[in-house]
Amino acid sequence: MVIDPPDTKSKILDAAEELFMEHGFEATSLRLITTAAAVNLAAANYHFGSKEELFQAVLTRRLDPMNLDRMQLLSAYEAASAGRPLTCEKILAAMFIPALKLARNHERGGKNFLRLLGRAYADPAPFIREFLSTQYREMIARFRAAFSRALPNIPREELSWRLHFVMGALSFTLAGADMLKIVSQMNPQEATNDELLLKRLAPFLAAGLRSPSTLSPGDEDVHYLLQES
Amino acid sequence: MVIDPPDTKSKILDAAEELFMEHGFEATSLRLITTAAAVNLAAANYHFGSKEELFQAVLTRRLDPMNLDRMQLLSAYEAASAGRPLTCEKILAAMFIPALKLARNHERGGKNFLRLLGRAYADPAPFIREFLSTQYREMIARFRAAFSRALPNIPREELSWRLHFVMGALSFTLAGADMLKIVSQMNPQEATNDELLLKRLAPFLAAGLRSPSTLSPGDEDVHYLLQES
DNA sequence: GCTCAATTCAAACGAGCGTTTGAATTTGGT
DNA sequence: ACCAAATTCAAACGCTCGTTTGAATTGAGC
Repeated sequence: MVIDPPDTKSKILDAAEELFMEHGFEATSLRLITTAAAVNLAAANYHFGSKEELFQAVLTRRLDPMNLDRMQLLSAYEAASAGRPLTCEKILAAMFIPALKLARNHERGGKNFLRLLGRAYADPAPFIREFLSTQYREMIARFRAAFSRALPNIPREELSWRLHFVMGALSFTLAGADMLKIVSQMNPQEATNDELLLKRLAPFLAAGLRSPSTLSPGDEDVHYLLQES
Repeated sequence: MVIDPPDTKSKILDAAEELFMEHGFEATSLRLITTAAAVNLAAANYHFGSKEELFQAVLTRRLDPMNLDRMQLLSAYEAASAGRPLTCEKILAAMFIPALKLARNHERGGKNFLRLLGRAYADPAPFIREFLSTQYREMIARFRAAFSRALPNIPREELSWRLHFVMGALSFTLAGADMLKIVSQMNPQEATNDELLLKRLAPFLAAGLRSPSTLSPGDEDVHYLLQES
């Protein structure tokens, strides 16, 4: 079996993924990308149209399969549960395992891509925000419904917030390995172990998700956060 | 009482804060900033030296007082507790209240600044990462010690992770108001209410912080996250 | 082996960037 | 009123950017 040489399009995508991840969208030039990919500068615009479309192509290439994986895994868990609601841990596993597969299985760029994705969440560029919004809408809806069944006592509005916190902690964690240097003098071997990282994150988030709603009806004005002394 | 007109330096800082927040560091030009501030282009380099130093000045102006507030508030809580360890909620309050004060009290740019800060956490530029690292080191150390006393049963390594998750969820939440559009069709009036947002985030995080350590000694290989079906 | 479409290539375009310069102007101390 | 320092200003410098152009090269179908 011979492996045919990667075509120009793939070479550009691979180089762009790595460089976007390292420097961000604005700070990465097409000249840097095409030089790293060893292709002509004009090839980027020829194959992708523009820098923005190239960036979206980089995201789509891995994001679409990952979110499909997540929804299929969630469906599999639900089918196996015989109608009983899933545990939060199980739902979180359906979110995390496809991300881990992406981080470990892809021969090149897998882990880098998760960092790129996490950073894209915080990017203010409108075309990035709109792109992610449409890419994620369906998956988020499926998982919100699953969490809603798992946590029937949490009001749906509060559940939306908690799902937002989950997505935030997950993407921030995947994106911000460097942040660990700020928070702690972490064991560097452990800091780069994404599997162990998510094993610590999932129970943390599950406990938060299950915590009793502090703003349930008739309890509107608990002020424990802002009370003084 | 007359209010003297803002000097050039302040005008640049104000305009830079707003524009950096809206477009990010790379996508904001000095020409945009100085035009918005109605000052000469060269004034930015004259007063701040370079674009990077201007960005750091924008962050420092509000970050230093906020982190000082946080540490003083934590000290006040500890002094009032008569030696007993603080609750997680109390420690989180010491982190969140100064951020809320910043979001509400500053006549202009307060809320914008928190979004700018949250985005800076995810920025890959080395000069931003080093700057934040030194700005936060002392405050993080103080709060880690407080959490360590509040949660004596959590191994210190796991506590470092959980503190990382807390910082991540907080900064992501403050930065990503737009992200709510992805996660849910949120009540827009509520989505912009930072106080209510943090009232929901703090209990969520406190529950996660208190959850029993899943990787305590002798329990090294719980595989519930990655187990199949 | 010719054809025609797809692709690659070197070169250039116009624009915007951060920064520097040196003169003009303002400011504050004496 | 004068001088020296601080500040503002218009203009330019050198560079990099994303994109376009039009010719050269490739490769599959007939």
